[in-house]
Amino acid sequence: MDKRQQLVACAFELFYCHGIHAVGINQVLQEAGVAKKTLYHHFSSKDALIEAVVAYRHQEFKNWLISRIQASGEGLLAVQGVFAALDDWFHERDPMMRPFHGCFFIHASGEYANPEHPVHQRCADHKQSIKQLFADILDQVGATPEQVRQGADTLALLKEGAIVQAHVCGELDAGRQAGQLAMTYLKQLGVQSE
Amino acid sequence: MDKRQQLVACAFELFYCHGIHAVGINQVLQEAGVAKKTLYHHFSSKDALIEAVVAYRHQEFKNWLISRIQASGEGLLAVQGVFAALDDWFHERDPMMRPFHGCFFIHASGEYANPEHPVHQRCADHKQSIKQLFADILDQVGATPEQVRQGADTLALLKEGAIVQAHVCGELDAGRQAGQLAMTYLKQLGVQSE
DNA sequence: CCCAAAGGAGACAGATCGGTCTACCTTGCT
DNA sequence: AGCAAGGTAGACCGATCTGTCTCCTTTGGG
Repeated sequence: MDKRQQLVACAFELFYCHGIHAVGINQVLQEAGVAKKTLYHHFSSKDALIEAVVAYRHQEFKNWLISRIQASGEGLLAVQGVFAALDDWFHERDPMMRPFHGCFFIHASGEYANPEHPVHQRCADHKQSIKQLFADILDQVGATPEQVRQGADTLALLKEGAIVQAHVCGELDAGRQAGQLAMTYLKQLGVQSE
Repeated sequence: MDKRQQLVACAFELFYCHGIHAVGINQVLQEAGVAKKTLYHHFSSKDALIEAVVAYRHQEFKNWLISRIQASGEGLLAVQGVFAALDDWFHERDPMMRPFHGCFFIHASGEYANPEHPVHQRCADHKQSIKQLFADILDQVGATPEQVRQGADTLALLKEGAIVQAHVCGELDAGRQAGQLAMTYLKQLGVQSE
């Protein structure tokens, strides 16, 4: 078994549930069943572990969303697929993404509020990367560059809003709500659905 | 000068910039220029201070938004006023709300991800309270109860999305974007302007 | 005038933090 | 067989954390 991967996955679980600063190294070690020396063999410091955790979650989340998009059909069905995926995430219906405690990157950006901090920047990179997925979808259905730009911005905004509403207020149906808003918006923007 | 208020205001600044768990009591004391005994005279523990900080920011933010709403005119102009206020907040143009580092309650909910934690619940209460302001606006322009419910939910979602986009990704124009989405949505919902 | 309340400065305790270290064990390659 | 790499268990270090404590000063009402 890969101890490094084990450490990262376990650290993510704890950071995600309790926050990054609230979780100590020893807690991670105990939960992962790994010796301290092993951790410091793979990572130079706690900060290095944190960066690895952010990168790990980025890949995990992005891959999950891509697979959900690909499973949802052609054209604007992909957009509906995105928000259906959010809906499953919030309701913890997708075993790949359990449990739901909000967006790890929003939380991390809160703990590293300075935009110049490396962790904050990685979080921004993640959001940008997800927004690019939205742009790709819109591009693929023949939207103009301007429609792609505005549409991706809007879908991203709706997604973030839904995540916050679901986590902070417990409004688990925010995913469906955002999905309806998204479809209405795209129709009004003039993007052709198939 | 009221030492208690001074402590709370100063703790908020630090918590808002660096996160709650990352800021120690001694840091708050030094910044506020207050002795440790004074802090523990007013608060039984750090947790009690945190709760006071959350309550303080709730009042501050709510009062600010109400004043901005009242200054923006009648009817749906109030909705435009809300998103203009967000726009000013993000761009740090309103001296009352400087600096901008995202939403304190979203950050706090991230550090206390368990929805049953008192801090998390206070954050949910805050969001609910702000949503009620939206509902009041819609009610005042003669929207039906169903329109009020859906409309307030949607405005809240757009607001949260804009805050996250502005803070995490640095998209400071997300407030204006969300405002345009809001006006389009309300028109499409059938809420009469004026 | 007097005394209690509020505050200042800071030592102190006990716990926990991140990080280093020693000593020993397993594994796989040559 | 032998040896290096990666791992375990946990003592240990200095720093920092929350919270308590003592001693002293200021202040304001009766």
